[in-house]
Amino acid sequence: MEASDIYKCIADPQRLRILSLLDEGPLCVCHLQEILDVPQVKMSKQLALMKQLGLLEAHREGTWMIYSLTHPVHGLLRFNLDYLLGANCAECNQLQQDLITRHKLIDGIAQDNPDCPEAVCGPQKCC
Amino acid sequence: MEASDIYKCIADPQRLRILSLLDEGPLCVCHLQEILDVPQVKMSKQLALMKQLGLLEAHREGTWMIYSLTHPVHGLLRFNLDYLLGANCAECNQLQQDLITRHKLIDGIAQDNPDCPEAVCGPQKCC
DNA sequence: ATCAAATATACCATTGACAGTATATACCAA
DNA sequence: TTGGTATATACTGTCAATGGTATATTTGAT
Repeated sequence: MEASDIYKCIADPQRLRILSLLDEGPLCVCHLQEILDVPQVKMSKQLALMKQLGLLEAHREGTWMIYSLTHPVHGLLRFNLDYLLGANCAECNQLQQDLITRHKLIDGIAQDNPDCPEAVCGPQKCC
Repeated sequence: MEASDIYKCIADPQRLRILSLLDEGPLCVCHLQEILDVPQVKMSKQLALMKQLGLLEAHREGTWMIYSLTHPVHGLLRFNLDYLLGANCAECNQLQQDLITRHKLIDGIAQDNPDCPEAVCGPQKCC
């Protein structure tokens, strides 16, 4: 994969947010949708694109598709994700905010919902 | 300037090469054209775009326009230029190659041409 | 077998980036 | 002031990315 492929990918703020979120751990599509507040079609297409590129992997768990970063994470991507989390600009702040939202969301749902895929929420279950 | 602006910019291999070349020092348009082997119009438009964005500055010296990186160089750009120069992929190798071509070109012309702008070639003159 | 939930795909319209041609501008030299 | 060189801009056509609507697929539950 060439550098320009990575850059084209993260040049889209929404895709960047997805990658940053998945860098914390796997998530199912519905969670990503909820955090980014985008229509299902759009999310699905962005994910497909990045999976195509080899940046993401997915596995099914029941009706959920769980997406995660392909490991090892491509050096250039790793490098930029780390940089942006520590930087200060509107988009960077959004990434930090997203991680908070992510934790709240998962913790919140963990209580009510006994059939969450373990890959997302760990042993405590969530979705 | 947002991260996505930088990424959109360097997602184009030709623009990335220009930025990397200018990171070594100012160059006039004709030199950039020669190193990248692109038509004048295209070069001019790429430069205008990046100047617009604030990544580049230009000043005139006779008939030449001398382009340089805006200082201080944007952190995210600095970060990626440094990374790519040390990395190993087709595009990264091209950047390294370009720097060699750049030195050869400037040294080569330095002898024949007494009216080169100093900003490009230093006291020894070149273009 | 049917239904509902989660997700993906097909299709279409719109937009925006980009390349090429031609033309304009700025400067210098004779 | 004429001509040449270096560079920029205007204009136009083309193609790729993107968004939206509708529909399909997969799976689990009843």
